[in-house]
Amino acid sequence: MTGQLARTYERSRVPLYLQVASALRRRIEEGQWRAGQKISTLEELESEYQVARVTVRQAIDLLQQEGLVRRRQGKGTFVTRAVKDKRWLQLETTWSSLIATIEDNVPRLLPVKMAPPPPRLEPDEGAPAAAYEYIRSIQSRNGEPYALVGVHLAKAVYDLAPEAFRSRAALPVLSTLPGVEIARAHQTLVIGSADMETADYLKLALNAPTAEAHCVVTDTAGVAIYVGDIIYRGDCVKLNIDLLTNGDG
Amino acid sequence: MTGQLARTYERSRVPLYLQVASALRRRIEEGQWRAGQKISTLEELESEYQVARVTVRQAIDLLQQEGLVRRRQGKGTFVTRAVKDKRWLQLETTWSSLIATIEDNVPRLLPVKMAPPPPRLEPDEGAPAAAYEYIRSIQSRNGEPYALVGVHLAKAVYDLAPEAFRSRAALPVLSTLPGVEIARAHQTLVIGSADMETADYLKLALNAPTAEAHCVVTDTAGVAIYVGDIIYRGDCVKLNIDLLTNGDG
DNA sequence: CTCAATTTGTTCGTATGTATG
DNA sequence: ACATACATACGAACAAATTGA
Repeated sequence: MTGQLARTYERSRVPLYLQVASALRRRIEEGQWRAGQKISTLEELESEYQVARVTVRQAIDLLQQEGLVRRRQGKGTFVTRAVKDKRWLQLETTWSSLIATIEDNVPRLLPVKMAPPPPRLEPDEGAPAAAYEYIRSIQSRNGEPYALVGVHLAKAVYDLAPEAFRSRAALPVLSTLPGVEIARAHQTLVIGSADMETADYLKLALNAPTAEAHCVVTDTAGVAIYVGDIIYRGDCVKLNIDLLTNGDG
Repeated sequence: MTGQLARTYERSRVPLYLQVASALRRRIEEGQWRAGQKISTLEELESEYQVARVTVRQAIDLLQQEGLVRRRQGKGTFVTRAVKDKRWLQLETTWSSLIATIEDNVPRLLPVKMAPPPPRLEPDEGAPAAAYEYIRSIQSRNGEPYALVGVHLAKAVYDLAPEAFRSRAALPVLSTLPGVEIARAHQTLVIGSADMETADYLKLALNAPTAEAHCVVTDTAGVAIYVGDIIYRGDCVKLNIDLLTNGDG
């Protein structure tokens, strides 16, 4: 344990064989070894990662359990299948496309047990409304949960169509509600990690990476009528950003 | 090991006390417990995470080593210092703001040892140029590296100003180069994890979360003259997205 | 067919780390 | 603090399958 991995290992303390497994998995996902191809031999991997033979084997064991590789005595270890792209969840960056994507979502409502937390509002994000209604829900696709949603809706707005807000995604409802004038919609996104509750709902490991979206919609009076905090599984989100089209810098 | 955590624990295989430590660290970073405040008692944490007392202590040991908390026998465990907000790296979503931010960056060039990988180009991202020049570099701030950059520049474009491309960030150079007409600039962003090389350069733990940006610039002929893959530390990036301003959905 | 080289499979002993009650 | 059980990691040696000379 004195190789290149030693320092990184000390930084993370995660079991070595798991680290090696992730590194190998990544190399397969990246296409360095494609389906049907033979990966490096145990000996090569030993010396490359500077770990014991058994440790490499333990790592490859995991990949084999995942069905990613197949070992053949005397021949080598082979990639069995290409890894499918799991980044199917397109996070939208414009209002209309966002609305369009979540238009037909049917969230599963979660009971709000405790007193709901007050909406997280930065000074520049708008003035808080007098009162908020708090809704929590889970978004799923093909039965697989992918996002945990906590939404604060200005009470006045919520009362305009409570049933709609409880059965559909909030933003599409908001955008079509007569009498509600939206002035600004803003979103910030950071990378986070799953706490225990999130891990439980999204079927993730504790501390698995997540994408945390914070979305604020203000009306023409500058009041934040919608404050949403959405935690996505990190392994399935993808962001498309058009920086420039048809113009010049 | 039969509590609420049992399943999540099995999902990750990372040592329990590390998972608990990360969870606690997160709660401090989030401001649930602020500097000087007392965190939950061992008993509370035991039952909350459903782990043995010693395991919680082991987790808190780590935080104490990091200087994040201080234990006092008979009194409790206290947060010693506030955690600084590390989300200072604003990932830009428009061409002009992007250029402006990285305008003055001075990248540290990395030697390109191996034959450079061909640029990753999806069919819809543009036609590949005849030849590319490959440049790798590290972006730092206050001496702290935060991004690992691999850029493919069309040879014809690179040859227009090789010194500039080797001493400054590529995009600002590109945007001011006479004779180069930019038609489209597009970026995708996914959450990834640090491989060994990345971890080494960015001083991260192996498999620590990262933000992987893939940026393609095409000229008016539809040729991809710039293909950049940028890996950011996941813990310091933040994305600001204006979904809507001053209009209606 | 045999032989050697290659490559994965198996086992042992030891040390240390993790987690429980 | 202790006793216990199991997981992780090492190095080394040997076994078994595959291949090509």
